[in-house]
Amino acid sequence: MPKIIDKDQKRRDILGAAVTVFSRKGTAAARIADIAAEAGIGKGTVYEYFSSKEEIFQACFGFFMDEINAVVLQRIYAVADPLEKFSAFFDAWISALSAPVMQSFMIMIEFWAEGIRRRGSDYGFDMAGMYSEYRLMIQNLLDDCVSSTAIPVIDTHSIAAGIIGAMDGIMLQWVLDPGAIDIEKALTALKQIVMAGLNTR
Amino acid sequence: MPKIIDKDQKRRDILGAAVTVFSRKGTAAARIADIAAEAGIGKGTVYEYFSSKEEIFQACFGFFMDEINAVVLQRIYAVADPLEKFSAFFDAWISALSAPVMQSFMIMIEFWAEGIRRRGSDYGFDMAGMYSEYRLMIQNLLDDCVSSTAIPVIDTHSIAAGIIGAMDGIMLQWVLDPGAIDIEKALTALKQIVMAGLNTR
DNA sequence: TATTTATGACCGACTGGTCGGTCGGTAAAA
DNA sequence: TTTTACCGACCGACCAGTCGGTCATAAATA
Repeated sequence: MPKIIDKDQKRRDILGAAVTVFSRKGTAAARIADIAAEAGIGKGTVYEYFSSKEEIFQACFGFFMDEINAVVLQRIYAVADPLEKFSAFFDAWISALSAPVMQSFMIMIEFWAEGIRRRGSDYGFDMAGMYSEYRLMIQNLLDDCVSSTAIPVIDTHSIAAGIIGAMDGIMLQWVLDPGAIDIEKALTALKQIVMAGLNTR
Repeated sequence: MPKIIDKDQKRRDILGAAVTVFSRKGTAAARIADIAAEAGIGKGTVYEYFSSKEEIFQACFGFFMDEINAVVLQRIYAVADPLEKFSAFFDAWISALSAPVMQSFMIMIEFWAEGIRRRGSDYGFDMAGMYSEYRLMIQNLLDDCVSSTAIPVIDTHSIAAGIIGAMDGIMLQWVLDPGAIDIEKALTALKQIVMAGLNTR
């Protein structure tokens, strides 16, 4: 086995393994030895790159979010028209469902749990902040649609929370019982409702 | 300290304490000693009523769901008209937000995590089944509305998943950052969208 | 080039602390 | 006196994190 030179790449490899293991077994039940095995390295080596399980978990947040954003958010930047941008947003999520990173969607539940448990305190990752940013992005998109069409003024902040919530909640039901939910159909129905609301005049 | 005679009541007391502790610290970090302290009894006594932490956790599911249903579902049975029933459903949830049981909403995250982790296998509680029932209830409500009005035929199963998902997702954002979400406003906005859709003709 | 030395990536046996579950005992009630 | 609700000291399995050591590669030396 040749030695690795690229420390950053190795760090990412470990984080990728950690996301997989945390997603599969949950943060508490995940063993450092599991992460090491998943990454194909020894347990001691994990501690050459991270100082604690906690640090690994916190780093997973940024790593996972970056991966999600890479397959979702980037697609909507190319579009200019607000309504089309909105449409692209849903399409991006729908087509991202088959991306490898979605196999680890369950780690979101761990982030929710830890994010809530430590809300308010300074902490290695900021779930509340991430959701705030996400809501704001959707809200701005909604505001753009409202001002560029004859849509009556609506509570765009609440609607933004509802849209994000619906996507989270639908995906939650999907991972809970993949056979009972046609995820593509469900997200498409959500898209149609929102788009229909935005096309009202 | 007089001895207690009502074993069922004591069991419920312990479960109530367990829900509180599981919700506050998470399943893994919750200690049996914490639950005992919360219930005001000794650790050994807990094992007179339950044989393991796992059994307590599984029993919490039914206990918590019964409490939620007591403050939510019962209110809509009194209403007959489909549209009004739907309205009552949202109102019931909104007014249930201040119920004591909602203080422990975070235990839902534990149920989601364990429910997903053990999906498919026989297990002490059935998250997927509960969501299926819940979706079916909403779907029937939607179907009633569709057939009793001039609403065009819609994908009521997907819509039902979306409504439940939106409520879960909005409440998740709320517990994650209570200051950023006006939960009553957000649920009211969701209600208005759904009701507006059902009043289309 | 061949050989020795230095570096640091890599590893897993070990340790110290933690906690689910047990069990022998106390005392209230019957 | 018997029964049983109640209890917390105790035990052993488990695991995060440590540490002494190995070995592939690079640098220095001959």
